[in-house]
Amino acid sequence: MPRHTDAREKMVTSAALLIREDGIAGTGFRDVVAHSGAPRGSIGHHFPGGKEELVSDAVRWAGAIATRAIARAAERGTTEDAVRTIVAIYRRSLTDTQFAAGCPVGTVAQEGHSNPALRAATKQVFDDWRAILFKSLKRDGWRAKEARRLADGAIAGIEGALMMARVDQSTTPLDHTEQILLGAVRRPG
Amino acid sequence: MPRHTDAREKMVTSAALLIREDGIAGTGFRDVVAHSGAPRGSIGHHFPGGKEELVSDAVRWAGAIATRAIARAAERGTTEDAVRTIVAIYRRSLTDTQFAAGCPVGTVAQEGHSNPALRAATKQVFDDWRAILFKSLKRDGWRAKEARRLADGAIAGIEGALMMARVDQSTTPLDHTEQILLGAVRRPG
DNA sequence: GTCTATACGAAGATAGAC
DNA sequence: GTCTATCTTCGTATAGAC
Repeated sequence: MPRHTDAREKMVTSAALLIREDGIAGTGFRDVVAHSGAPRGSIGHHFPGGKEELVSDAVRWAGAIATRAIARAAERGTTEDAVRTIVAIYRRSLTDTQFAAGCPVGTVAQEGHSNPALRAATKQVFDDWRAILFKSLKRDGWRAKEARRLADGAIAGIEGALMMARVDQSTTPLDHTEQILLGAVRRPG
Repeated sequence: MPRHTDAREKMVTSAALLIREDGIAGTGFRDVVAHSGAPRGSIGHHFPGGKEELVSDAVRWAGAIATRAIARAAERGTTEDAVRTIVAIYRRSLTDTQFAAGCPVGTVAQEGHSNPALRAATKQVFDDWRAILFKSLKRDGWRAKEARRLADGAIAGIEGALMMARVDQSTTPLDHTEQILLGAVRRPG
């Protein structure tokens, strides 16, 4: 079972951390090995699918962490709480890295959109997020059609705001977008 | 005046078209020369600053086109019209390319954020868009604070929706985000 | 100004020793 | 499993002929 080695897991998490800062092309196997402390010679062994396999797993790993946090927030509160949770996660990663780190999922979504395997991995994560927000919005009283719109708009807004925040080297675009989104998802009626 | 050669301009526009699909790393000088039909030997001559200069100019060129379109729409109508105009531009580029083409500015914003020159070029474009939307929102009756929020939220939403649309291979995320944004910028009171 | 040829480095993939 | 060495490809940058 080469799928659950320690070295392999370390490489996947390192890849996710590096990709959210430097992108796919900017993150070589060299960097991943150096960052993870994993043995150099085991790359081909653990990732027979090459870089595509490494990046896919990194997206799924990072996406799953965010998915769990959003789901937990949505279960305990309203959609506003879920939005606040997502934004807080990414605001934190921005400030922790002097605005170098964006969302690894969004990064791969853009840079890897022409690769079917990578596109599938990112789509799965976005679908998970959409499903959680949709369910939460319905519970808040929104109709299905409007809930679908708001879920897409919220994810799009946060991903786009992250992009702007890195360019501005400031959390302001993210803060502004959060305020707009909180106003939009507030319980209807 | 090596700044306004025909060959140079062709290379800049080709670079913008290629980058919006394949990103910075995915767009080599080879591709730009092949796509533009420009003479191979003139790269170093026209772009002494290398790829950084080519990409910066591509961002500015593509950004300026969008800026003009947005400004014109905002002058003639409300902010809703401006939003509709931006979204229409990018929806068109998605469908024209089978969802291969995103926004070249957003692509460089993500992939080139660690390069000061590229970050400056993208920031300039985003600042232009923000300024136009801010002015338009003020004219629609919004207070300055709210206008600033909405301008950031609109740009973030559209850029993020473009990313999602490419992953989904569908304009739906963009359509949904547009509807949310149109509701948000609607004249207050 | 334009071109060809090439230098130089970095990347991913691979083969074979231990 | 791990490692080293190498192959091949591809990128940018540059030098020098026309």
